[in-house]
Amino acid sequence: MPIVQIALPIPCVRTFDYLLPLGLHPVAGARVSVPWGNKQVIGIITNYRETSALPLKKLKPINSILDTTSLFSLSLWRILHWASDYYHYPIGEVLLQSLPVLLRTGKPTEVTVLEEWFTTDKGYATSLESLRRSPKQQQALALIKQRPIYRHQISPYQLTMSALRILRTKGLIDLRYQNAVTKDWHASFAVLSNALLLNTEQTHAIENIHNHNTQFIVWLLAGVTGSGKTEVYLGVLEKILSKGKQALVLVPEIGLTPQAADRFRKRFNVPIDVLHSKLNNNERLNVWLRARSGEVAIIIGTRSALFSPFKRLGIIIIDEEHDSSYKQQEGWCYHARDLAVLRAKEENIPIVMGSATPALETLYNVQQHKYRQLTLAQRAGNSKAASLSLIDLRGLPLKSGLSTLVLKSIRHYLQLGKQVMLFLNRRGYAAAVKCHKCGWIAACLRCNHYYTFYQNQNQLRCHQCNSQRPMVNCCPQCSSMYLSSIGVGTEQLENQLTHLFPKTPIIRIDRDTTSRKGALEEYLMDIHRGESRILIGTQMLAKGHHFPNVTLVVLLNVDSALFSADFRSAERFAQLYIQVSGRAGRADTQGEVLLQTHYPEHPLLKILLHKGYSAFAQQALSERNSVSLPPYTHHIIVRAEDYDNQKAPRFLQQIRNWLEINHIKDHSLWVLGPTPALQAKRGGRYRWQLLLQHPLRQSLQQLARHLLLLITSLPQTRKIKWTLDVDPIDN
DNA sequence: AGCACGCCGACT
DNA sequence: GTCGGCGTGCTC
Repeated sequence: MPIVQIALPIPCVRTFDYLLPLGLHPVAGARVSVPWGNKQVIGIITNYRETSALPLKKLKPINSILDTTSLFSLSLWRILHWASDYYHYPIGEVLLQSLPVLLRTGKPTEVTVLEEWFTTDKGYATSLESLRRSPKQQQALALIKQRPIYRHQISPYQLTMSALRILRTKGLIDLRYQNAVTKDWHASFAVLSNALLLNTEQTHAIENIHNHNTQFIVWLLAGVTGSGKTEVYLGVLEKILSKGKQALVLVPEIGLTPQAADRFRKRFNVPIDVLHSKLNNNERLNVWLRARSGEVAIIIGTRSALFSPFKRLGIIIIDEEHDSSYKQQEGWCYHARDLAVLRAKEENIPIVMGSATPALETLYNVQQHKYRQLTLAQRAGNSKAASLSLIDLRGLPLKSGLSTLVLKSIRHYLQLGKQVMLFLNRRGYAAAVKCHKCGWIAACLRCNHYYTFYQNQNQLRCHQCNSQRPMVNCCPQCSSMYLSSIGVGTEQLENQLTHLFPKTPIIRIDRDTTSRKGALEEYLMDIHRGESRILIGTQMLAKGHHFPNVTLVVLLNVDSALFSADFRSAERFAQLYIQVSGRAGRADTQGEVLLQTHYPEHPLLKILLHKGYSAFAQQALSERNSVSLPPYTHHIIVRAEDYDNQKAPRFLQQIRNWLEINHIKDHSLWVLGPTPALQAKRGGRYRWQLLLQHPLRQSLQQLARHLLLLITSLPQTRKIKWTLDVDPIDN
């Protein structure tokens, strides 16, 4: 009797054997519906064989096979199996998590009938001006007049069904259904707008990549801010698309995907889909299907877009490759950048990783000759690099965290009609509230985390669990009314600047002011129009935005980044600094960057400022080497959470004891912990971790496999929540 | 992960 | 006497 092995989405590494009823044709990679306990679940066929290790009468027959072909290309199949092994995550979970939710729940993959909205004759005859009172409809009609749009494009274009319905009842647009005949975009491929004039570095980069078009090579495109990396991407894409091959563009989790897509759409007349967290399940499935049929030419998406089933993938581009959002932080802790390299290898295609501030791991791989570096050192146009100065805060009086020197500069640039940008990595009014008399500090009991004070709402908020409560009037410990705040946040900065520059429009961009949908986009538009003159923001403001009129950039609290428990914080600070200083003085004027610090002599700060990022990176790498930190060694973290602050550390201690008994001879193994996690308490759970470090990846992997067996056999495991993080990025 | 089974305390 | 607490073990 034939047996099929099925991977099921349960936290169990094994696969399960089922009987194959006559007349069913198994294909590895197809979905099946199988009985599981007393219900039905969807699984994936991984294998087909004649015998089972279990007695036949213990096996149940599968219910049905949902697909006639595999849902996974050979390369994806191999990558996902590799990832399951490398990240020590169950194969069933990996396979199913890589699929759109609707496929996970059993929806058929038959290409659905496409809903297409198009403009009627009456619609063409109607002027947009006549819809001036209903902007949503106006926007929709304007778009659909240019080209018909499909259902899955509605939300990426920020249209609403209600607007479309009204336009339809007005007879201006209509809906038609099409059987999805795969449209051949290749035949009509055209470049719509001319490339900007390329400099020699850009041309050189494009040619290099182009000359090795059909083989696996990892390119690091190290381009200083403003050097025109996107132009290189476009140049490379043109050659790939003209051969009829598809492209995958990965971007970090920023609300900027539409803007990126626009730039690509303006250049090429090919179908381009975006894939990000705001899409609904139907839209996701549609993009998946269009990738598989070859109907879409380019997919621009975040982390999980990596698993799109391209029919003929020609290239992978990873923008801002150093960005930490490529690493999944929970459950299956994969790194999309690393898996993308693997995918390119399996597909035998080039992969281009772009960044102004490459990750140290990536630079290390260049040193090891695994990756090839292309450098764009020139800034496009004539823009000059910003000038920078450190402001030594020692002994200086501060107004809400601002030194008088900074205030003077702000005034100067405002008078010149420029925009000014201030970075402060802390939202809210004040970092904490304390009692001046007895020293009590307001803290969230759930998280053991200081409350941030919000003056505008007169509230205390916990940034870890998002809980909030009214501000207290007096100290609950000593009843003193003398409460004072510690640490300046963006809200306070805004208040202070409003007070100091009453006639200057100020805009604040952080998670609090941009939580409303579309708010960030509105604010960015506002900044571009030049209406706001002082821009205050957290890192959010730094990510990928270009503001040509910003001439002064101020980093207000540099010190918190220099003295952190995380060995990666200096790298992150350097990346932020380069990113924001690149924003200053884009166009014709030279920009200025000011950094406030109490430690102007800090060696990494000095090398970064005087010699630039790549010197900083070399220095940081050699420091990592001398103290045996990644990328010279490898890390795996076992994380555990409990509710009583006892079980998790005890569980980890047990693992440590086991390691000490069983791996005592391995002197290269370094075990640290159990230690409380960086966020020691979250949502009522105490979080602990155990760090394993080893110079040999192979040995560490072998050890992790043994560890997994131990963990699954320990009885305490059930009482806690645990995860294994391979190559963690936050220690 | 779910979901059963099973063995102990506080209730009508 | 039972209802339900969650500790343990299995799911092909």
